[in-house]
Amino acid sequence: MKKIKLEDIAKKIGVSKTLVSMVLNGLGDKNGIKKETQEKVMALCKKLDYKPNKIARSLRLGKTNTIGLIVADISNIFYAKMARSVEDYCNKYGYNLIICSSDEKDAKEASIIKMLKEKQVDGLIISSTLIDNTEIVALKNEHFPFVLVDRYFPEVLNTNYVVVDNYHGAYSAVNHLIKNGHQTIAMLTISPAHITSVRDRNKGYTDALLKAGINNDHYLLCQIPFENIEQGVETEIKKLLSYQKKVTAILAVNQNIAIAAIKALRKLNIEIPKEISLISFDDLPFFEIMNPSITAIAQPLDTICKNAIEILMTEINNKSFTPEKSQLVLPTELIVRNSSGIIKN
Amino acid sequence: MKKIKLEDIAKKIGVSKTLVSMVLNGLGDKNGIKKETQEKVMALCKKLDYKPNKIARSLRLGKTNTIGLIVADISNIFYAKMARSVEDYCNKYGYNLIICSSDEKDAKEASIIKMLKEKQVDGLIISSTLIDNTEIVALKNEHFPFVLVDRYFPEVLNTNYVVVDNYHGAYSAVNHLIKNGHQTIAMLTISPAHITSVRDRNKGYTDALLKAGINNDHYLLCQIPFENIEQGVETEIKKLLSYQKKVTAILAVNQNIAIAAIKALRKLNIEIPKEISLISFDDLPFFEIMNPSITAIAQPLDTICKNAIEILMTEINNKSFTPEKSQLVLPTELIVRNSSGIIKN
DNA sequence: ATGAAAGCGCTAACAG
DNA sequence: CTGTTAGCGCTTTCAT
Repeated sequence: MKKIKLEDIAKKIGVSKTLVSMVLNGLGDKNGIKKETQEKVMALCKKLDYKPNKIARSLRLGKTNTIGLIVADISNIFYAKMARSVEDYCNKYGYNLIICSSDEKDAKEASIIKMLKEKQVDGLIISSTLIDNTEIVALKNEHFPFVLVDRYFPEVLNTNYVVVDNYHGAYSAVNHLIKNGHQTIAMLTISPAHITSVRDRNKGYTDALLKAGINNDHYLLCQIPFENIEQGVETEIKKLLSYQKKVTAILAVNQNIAIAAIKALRKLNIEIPKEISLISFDDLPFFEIMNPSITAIAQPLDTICKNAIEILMTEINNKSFTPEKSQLVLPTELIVRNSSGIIKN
Repeated sequence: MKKIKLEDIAKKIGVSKTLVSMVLNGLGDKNGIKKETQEKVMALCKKLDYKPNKIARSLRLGKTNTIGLIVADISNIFYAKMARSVEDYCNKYGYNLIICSSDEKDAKEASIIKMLKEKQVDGLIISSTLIDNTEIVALKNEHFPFVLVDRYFPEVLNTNYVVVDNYHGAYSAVNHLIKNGHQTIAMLTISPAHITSVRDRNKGYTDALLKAGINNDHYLLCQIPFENIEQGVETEIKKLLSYQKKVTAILAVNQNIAIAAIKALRKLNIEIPKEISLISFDDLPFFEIMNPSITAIAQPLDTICKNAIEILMTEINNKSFTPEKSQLVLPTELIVRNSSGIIKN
């Protein structure tokens, strides 16, 4: 039972491949093919359950109707949700998704980009981990359609990107803490900090403190190595406990850090928010049902993806090179829950 | 700056496409091509950053080195983790992954399978939602390589599958509750219940009760419609509260139900485990850090995926049809935490 | 109203 | 040691 192809069904009816192809692609009427012939073709295709070989079609057309999504780790809820959203919007345009995890590794990401190009994907959505922007610059120079999400490259001018306002997200969270009476606020952040989202969040944190006239001490911007978050967070929190002033609040740079912080604090028997307040950048369904529920900075993930795909589709379909790129910065939302308490003076 | 192809580099050196192709595929030595020529080829390819067109290669070879993964919803942590694991094992064998979410919809899953076949994927990993097994039977009859995971079709004989022992997972969880003194135990399950994993978990629950001589009342196997879990769980829990006997424990058929239950119980101001105990089928990182931490039945997700891919790869590479299929049933593990309390008589 | 033929970029059998 | 040629399954121009 070998695979049936265009030629087979053409022969059986006694017409040409051309005709069958036209009919199947809805070009029957346009090319003035008899209704009767068209029906015969359709009927036989259905009867034989003919499945066109899209690889052959792709080769001929130079188009795969597939796009690649590159994220740090698809098992991370944030990226899983992103993937789902991207999947749905892609489907809407008749595209499929190849998903790849870079593990925040430069070399891996670079080789993924290369491989996806070889697979002839029509476009790329990238949450890039790259320090070295060569690959991105290369994509740009080749006019390869791509959109950066979540993270972008300020130094590479004129690329499409859709990100959130990380700076103001962190800024407003810290402000919220200050308004609640907190004076000694730590931030648990990630290193290396070349990723724009992390850098902007860090800056939002320090600026909010400066603006409020709070003496900003570098000790309180704690860098956790990416490779060992759990252990790193615990160590940093222990250090914070012996700080000269009592640390009353923590801002976690992302959900992973927040989760590790909750774990560590529980282990050390420190109560949230009684002894210390906590805010997480990135919201999670669980934060709502935890006890206490966790205050978080939420990103409009669906809107990010919707925009990213729309931009990508325009690029893909505008065969003519468009020099103007879309650069979207969306607002975040501070969702106040029970983990960020009020300090009475 | 148009794309460079095999012919271009062949011409520039003054050799044939064949030779270049051989060299690039590591067949240079085998075909006795001069070291010198080989080096020249390699050097030019590198210099021009030549990227072979894998679509052309796929068409020629009848092999895409791509497999499809079909799950209910990739944004669900369980499937996200599965996807990651599958991605890693695929990569190891030089394959890529197209991920599709079926939304537990029969028609959507059927059309995904059809589309992936048209895309010429080399194999399929399916966590199927199908009631109607026609598509699965069709795959089987065509000898299309596929492995069912998480859920299988007992009525379709001789297919590859890798699942867990859902029956004993639920059975042992209920037993644990009974040992802890619980007598009136409810199960929050999902409907429709044609999915094997759900059906087996339900059976494990009822059998454990019967075995313990506990009067099993159908009222306590609560069916939550898949489309509206949050609302459904709340309604069912309210019903349970007015049951003739005091319900002291709940088994949730999966993490989504467990999360909804935690939410509902909190809303109703019912304390876990003081007033009611809770066990979740499927474990989550969050369950460990919640307060109280949640007892759960964990699945060996990585082992499932590892086996599934290995089986799939054997099928794909054994061009000769293998009539013997692999059917793996892996054990679950009950992780006792604080949400399942002891009742004193 | 329909068909012949070329060609997308690659690989492999066969020839020299 | 290397090249010629055919062909994977499809679409499309051009002919009739």
